Amino acid sequence: MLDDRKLEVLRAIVEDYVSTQEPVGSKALVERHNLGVSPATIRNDMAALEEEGYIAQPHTSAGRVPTDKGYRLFVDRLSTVKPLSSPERRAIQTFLEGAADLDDVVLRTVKLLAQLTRQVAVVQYPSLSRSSVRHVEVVKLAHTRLLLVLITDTGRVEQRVVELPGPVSDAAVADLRATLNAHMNDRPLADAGALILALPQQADSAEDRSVMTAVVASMLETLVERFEDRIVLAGTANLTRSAYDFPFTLRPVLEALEEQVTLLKLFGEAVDPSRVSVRIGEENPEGLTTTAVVSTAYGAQSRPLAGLAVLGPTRMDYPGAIGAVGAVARYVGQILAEG
Amino acid sequence: MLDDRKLEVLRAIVEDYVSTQEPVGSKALVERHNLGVSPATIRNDMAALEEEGYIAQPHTSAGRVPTDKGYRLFVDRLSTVKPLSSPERRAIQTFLEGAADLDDVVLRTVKLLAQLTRQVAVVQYPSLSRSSVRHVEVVKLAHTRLLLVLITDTGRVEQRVVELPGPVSDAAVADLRATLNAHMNDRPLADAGALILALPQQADSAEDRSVMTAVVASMLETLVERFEDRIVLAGTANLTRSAYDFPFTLRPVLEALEEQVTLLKLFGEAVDPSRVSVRIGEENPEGLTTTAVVSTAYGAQSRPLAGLAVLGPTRMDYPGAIGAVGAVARYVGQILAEG
DNA sequence: ATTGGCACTCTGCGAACAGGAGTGCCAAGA
DNA sequence: TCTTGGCACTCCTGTTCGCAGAGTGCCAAT
Repeated sequence: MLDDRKLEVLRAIVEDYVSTQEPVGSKALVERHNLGVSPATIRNDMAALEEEGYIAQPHTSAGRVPTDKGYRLFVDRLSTVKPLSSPERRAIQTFLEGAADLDDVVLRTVKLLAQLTRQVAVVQYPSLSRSSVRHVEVVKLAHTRLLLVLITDTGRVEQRVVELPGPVSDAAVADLRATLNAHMNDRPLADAGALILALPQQADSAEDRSVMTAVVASMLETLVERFEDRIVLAGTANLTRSAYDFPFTLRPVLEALEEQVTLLKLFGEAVDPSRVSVRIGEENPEGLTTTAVVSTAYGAQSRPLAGLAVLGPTRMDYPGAIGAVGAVARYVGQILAEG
Repeated sequence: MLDDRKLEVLRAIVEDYVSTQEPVGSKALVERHNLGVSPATIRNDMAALEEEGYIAQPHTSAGRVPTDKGYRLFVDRLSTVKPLSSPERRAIQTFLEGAADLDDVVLRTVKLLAQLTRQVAVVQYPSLSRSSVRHVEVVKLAHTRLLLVLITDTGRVEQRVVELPGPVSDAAVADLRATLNAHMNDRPLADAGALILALPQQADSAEDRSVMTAVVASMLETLVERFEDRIVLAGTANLTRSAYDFPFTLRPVLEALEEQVTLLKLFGEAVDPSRVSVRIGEENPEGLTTTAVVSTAYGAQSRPLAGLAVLGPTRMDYPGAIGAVGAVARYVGQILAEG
């Protein structure tokens, strides 16, 4: 049904449309790509492609525009990832290496992505539940108030003030701190709650201990849950570049970008750092159905840390975006592994 | 030059234009407000107002539109703050009181403001330098690595890992912790660096001590500096509502909203919680010259903590925005004072 | 299967035009 | 001196028309 030339035509249409942002006709197509056939032939091919739902015309006698299905085929079978230029690579590396700490790494990453792709970039903080514990600190602030500080192997530091139901002794706190560190080092944080509750209770201060461990366990869990979804955005101004059909399409996108819940869905499938996932149009959650999302995970292959994505109109430079997302994810993973 | 009726006319023009978003003419004006005179009279007044630069016509024989100068006069002399309805007040209070911690308070505040005013809301975290120290914790993570945790009276908790040039003893760390807490409690954080450096050196572990205090002091300072400017946004989607002249005006605004530096300027003058500042059009920093910013500080009168603002088109409901900004600032100040 | 030719359709643009809104000015009245 | 009705004028807005251009679909020829 779809011979090689038809696929070639589809590819040409996608490429031209992405670069010109205007419906592309048969004549322009043969001029810009040397397809070796006449416009009439191309027209036949285009009719077939339209029949199959890969392209559409905005109105009779305009050129053709790719459909979501067309982009999908293009991404899956007709395009090759566009590798970054080596100056670009160098720039990325030096830029990211200049980061002072985790906040800075994430901030630089998201700005970098937005600039490279000229789209909206979204980066998720390294997930707490997929990190493991490097150090736990328990500090007694007042008789019934503890400060809990958690440091992960990815460099995240989170803290929380804990109110206890009753007063505890200094000794009990010191004891708890020692036990926690002894048992939790290098354990994944996702298991933290269960792990703590299973800690052996000591006879001498059983009362204090049981209360404290219960409270601490629950706080750890809410901590992980609350900060699981930290997300940073950059490049929203780029949305105005594909602006000719705004503001009707812009509004829901801006709304979606403010909803943590929606943003988190962007990373839903992207759990494999070696694969870049592309979601196009209707494949996206509500509010983002006119956009395309190119996402992946970063971190070690065996232990992905979080997601990272680029969001733009479906009329997007997919090979470029996929290349940029992949490269940036690799570099960030590397930096975090070192730091 | 400007008698009472002319001022009244200006006020009517501003109000009508804000609600209809269309240039307002003399006839419509006498119909909607009972001014007790004929359209012709109003026309004379309008001519005078235009002469003085308070209003302008987009083109001959369209209605009039307020200029920046007109809005300025309106805000300064012609409007009274629109107090929130008592259900609104109750809603604000219960909503903010439900907040779990500082992050939550700030997040809820910004969303609330955006929703109340239907504009973009901007809230700054309580400034570290204007807060004072409630507790400092120093934890030894490794031989040459300390964790520094800072808790302020506004509930902010910040931390930082410090690399030391050489190893220190447990005793020296404990000693440092005790001294810091003894000397810094309730002192403003802005003075922290200087204060630490001025701490008396003890003879027994002079070596350790001098190194550590120097490092800790510098870390504290960078900590304060780095987090001074934490800012949260909400309601960017509201920008699309004033969309008829987009995307040309939208672009620079979105760009400005991503620049911390620009955002911080919004709070430049707003250091007095009892006053709400309004900046209109050209009075704003670059990129925001087509917008109006209504801002104030929150916190106690004697000790403002940070800024809070609403940003929208100059064609904005100023009385409503001023009322909302003032009320929200009051409630947030209250909540933080309690917590 | 490919191609050139051709008629057809639709958009985009500019001109021409009518309707309407709003103004400025003026002369008369309070 | 202030207010008012009347009136001519300007300019926007929407509509219609015609035309050029782009692009298509179909068909007959290769």
